[in-house]
Amino acid sequence: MSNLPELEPKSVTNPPVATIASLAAHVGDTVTLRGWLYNIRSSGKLLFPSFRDGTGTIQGIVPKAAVSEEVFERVKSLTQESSIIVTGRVRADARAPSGFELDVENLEIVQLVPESAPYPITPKEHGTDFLMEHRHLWVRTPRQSSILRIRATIMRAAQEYFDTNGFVRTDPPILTPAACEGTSTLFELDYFGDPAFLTQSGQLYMEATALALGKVYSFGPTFRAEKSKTRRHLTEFWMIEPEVAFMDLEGDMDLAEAFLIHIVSRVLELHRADLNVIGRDIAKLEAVIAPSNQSVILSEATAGSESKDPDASKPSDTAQSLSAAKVEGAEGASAARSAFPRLSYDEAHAMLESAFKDGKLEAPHIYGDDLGSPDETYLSSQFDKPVMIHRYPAASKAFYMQPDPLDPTKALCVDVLAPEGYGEIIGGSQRVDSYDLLKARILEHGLPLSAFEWYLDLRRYGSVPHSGFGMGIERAVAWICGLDHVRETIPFARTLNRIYP
RNA sequence: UCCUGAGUAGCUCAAUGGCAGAGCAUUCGGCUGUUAACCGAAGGGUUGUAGGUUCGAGUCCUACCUCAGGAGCCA
Repeated sequence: MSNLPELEPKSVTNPPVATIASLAAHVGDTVTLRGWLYNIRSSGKLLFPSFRDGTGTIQGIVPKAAVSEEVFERVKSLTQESSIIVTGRVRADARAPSGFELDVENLEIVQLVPESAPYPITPKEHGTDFLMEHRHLWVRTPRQSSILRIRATIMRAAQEYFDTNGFVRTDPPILTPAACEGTSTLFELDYFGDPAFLTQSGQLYMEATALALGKVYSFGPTFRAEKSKTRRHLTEFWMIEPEVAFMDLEGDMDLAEAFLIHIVSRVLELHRADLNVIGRDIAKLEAVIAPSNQSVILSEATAGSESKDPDASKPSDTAQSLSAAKVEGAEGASAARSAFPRLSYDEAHAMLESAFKDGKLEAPHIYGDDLGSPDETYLSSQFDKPVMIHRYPAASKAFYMQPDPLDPTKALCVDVLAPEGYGEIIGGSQRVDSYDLLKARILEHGLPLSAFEWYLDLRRYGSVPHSGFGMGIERAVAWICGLDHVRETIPFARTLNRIYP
């Protein structure tokens, strides 16, 4: 803005003496904070301005008798979200919301929000449409800031897990010549006269780099143009996708489990305060990483269905021969093993059948169909850890998934459903490694062979069994933070009806 | 794409077919421990848009627009 006041040079060049998050270590000290006015209350000759600086909030106190008339009037004139530089002494005080209070000695206004056009987001309630329209300001509120801090840790922990376990990050292109899976609706754009698309998954490219480097992962934005309008969908979202050569489906599941445990552990380690700000039930997250003998199976149906089809969860012959690779792929898994429940599709179907009979589901699950959202919600609500559903009917799954050698009508795939009804956060599979089968699958799905010649090359030259998965960051953040909508998990959500701001 | 619901003050919401209302925000006044402070006063409206029914429409009818969350699909 053009009406910014001149700053004292020292204010610009001196770093803040303290951040609000670090004030516990500065009790008794006089410090300088740089930030914004969050809210102000007054009681006659006493002012209670609350400041925020991005790391937290603290209540200041300004008795009229304690400061100059000029400073008192300046603080009194402050409007919500005016930017300030404030100096004062830190004092522990049980009456303050955070337990600490700042005895204000001096305050400089950097920019005063005009009274004629006050800050639109008040400390009172607002509707989601209004808040999304003001997302650029909404991110300033303590709750939204806490969510974004946790998101950053989840992203860092996810990369950290792969970086410290021998994976090489190889990011696939975002502009692609054709649909990766041939199923989703993609955003189309003009590429110098030719059609091109924004990527919906880097997986096919990750298979190429996995066969070059062994263990790889990618991390970046993906795009889906489907007209999905639910609390679980964004049109632009971030996905992290590992891919490992010589790893089978069982190894893939071990990897996903160790990966999730690492992420949840990091959040619990670093973000107790933020989780409290957003009101998350921390015990639910602790249950996820608790040792398996403390895992609670909430449903009788599970115990019953596990004995029905013992073969379904047995590793295939291929898997057994690859057991060394499986351990290699999921290093660290055994150290932090919490044993997420694993159900075959058949076992899950049995659970859904009995749930429907007991009136816990409105619609019956039809054997052979993919799981619907209500089905997933029911299944995940039966466990206090993420649940893995594996070996779905091949007909309902993508063309590149390896058939189960014990039952070729099933695909060697896995969906990980987050607890508390948060739905699918991970989808993975062992990939078809036979040239002939892959070619047949591409043709069966009506996909243009020419676009997949490079992908078929991966089976012509040194094909090996390999597996991987993709985790949607925003769904993981929504689950870990206990949010009811993914739009709060990303700084600027892109949804079916919103591309502003 | 389908189903359901909602659009009234800057914000959150009221208003049997019969005078357009409240709280918060803003402005003014009061208060030396406030906790989304409180108390008093003031300003603030083309009821999403276009038609229709009616003596009279925020309210009923039709179409459209915008948004929401559910299905499908997915992470």
